[in-house]
Amino acid sequence: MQDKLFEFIAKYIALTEEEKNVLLSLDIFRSVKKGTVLLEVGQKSKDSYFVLKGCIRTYYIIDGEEKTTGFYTEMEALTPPCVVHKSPSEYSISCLEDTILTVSNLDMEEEVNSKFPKFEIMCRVLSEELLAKQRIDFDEFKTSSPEQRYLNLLQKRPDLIQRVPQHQLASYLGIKPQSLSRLRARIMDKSKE
Amino acid sequence: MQDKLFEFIAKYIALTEEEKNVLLSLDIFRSVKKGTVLLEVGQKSKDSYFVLKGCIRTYYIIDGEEKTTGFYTEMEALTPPCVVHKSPSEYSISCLEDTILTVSNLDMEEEVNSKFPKFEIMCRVLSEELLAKQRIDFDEFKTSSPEQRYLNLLQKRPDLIQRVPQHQLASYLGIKPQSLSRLRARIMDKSKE
DNA sequence: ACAAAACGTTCACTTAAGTTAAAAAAGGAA
DNA sequence: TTCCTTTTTTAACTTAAGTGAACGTTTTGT
Repeated sequence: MQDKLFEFIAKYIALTEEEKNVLLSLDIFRSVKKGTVLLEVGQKSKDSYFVLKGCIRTYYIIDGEEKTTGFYTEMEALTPPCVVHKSPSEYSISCLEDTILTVSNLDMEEEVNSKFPKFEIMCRVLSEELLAKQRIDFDEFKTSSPEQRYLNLLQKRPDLIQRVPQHQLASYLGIKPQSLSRLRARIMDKSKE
Repeated sequence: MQDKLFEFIAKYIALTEEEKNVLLSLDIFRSVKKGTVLLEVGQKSKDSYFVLKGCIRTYYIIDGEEKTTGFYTEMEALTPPCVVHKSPSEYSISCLEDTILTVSNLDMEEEVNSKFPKFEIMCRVLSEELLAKQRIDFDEFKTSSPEQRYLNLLQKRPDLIQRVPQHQLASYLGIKPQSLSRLRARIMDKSKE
């Protein structure tokens, strides 16, 4: 499972065995049960996550309702905004499935970054990539209808539609569960004709 | 005007006079007329922008229609996704007003970053901040209605509503110009009662 | 295994956005 | 200024999402 992390890092920088050992010595691997809450609204936290296996989701509580806005699955990284802004979290994070992930602390990261400039570079490149990717996602969201967004998701992340409850998918698509249900029925009808 | 750039940088790192001079020697300041197209759909580019005065916008052409997805004003930075992905641009960028900005090249940035590790750190921190901010923006967009989004914009960026044409604001809010017009009338009615 | 809770779908109804078209208003060029 | 173009608003109509409620199904905890 550790190899998955190194495989990910290898896309950005080359690590020596020694450097790998430094990382391993930090003891960042965690195995968490489905339903575990990793971060709660209002909490302060310095932890970032990298999912090795399973799925975690970010969600807000608005008018007493959960609004899921993000899913992170295999080989995806998440640094919550509250870590960057050093402020109480606006959302919660919980595990949708039994999940294996790394949990790394901000202080720990800064130490590694200053010790190994390579890491600093990797972090910059990674954030730039994520920023660009998220920009495109946001733009696609803005310029399309709920139905197009669903069809788009079906193309890009078909796994999500299988592994995620419909009502969570709905808020991820910016609509109500009933609308998603109706929209799916509508698509079925169309493809039948 | 150069001081505005240094003022921005000072929020992240401390620059010596010598370092400032290195930056100035790169000749990155540009003054561009309203309407100028900085980047065209399909083009490859390595340029990033930092707006000192004025406003630029990013827009897609979908079914022959312009869809504006972003506005960048004073003290805001933009690195187009195409620069990060080294691929043809999916959107165009043009100047909404006469604008003064810096234009910096990717190669130039990498050279500065490797020469001054400080810059590397600034770039990392800046991308992380922008990523977190954009994440929050995206989540707010997903979890609110067009009307709420408009009212939200009125709070957060009242200047945009003044300086930007309505039909461009509409696509920025994910709706049609007619809907924005109607929505505004609706809000007026409500506040009159 | 059972009861309770959560989930997904359907329905009728309401509300708001999309569409098409036309008119009014604003802006720019000669 | 006048003319032309672009932008904004208004209106009537269509389509789809929001809402509240019911109902069957699945999941969960005991």
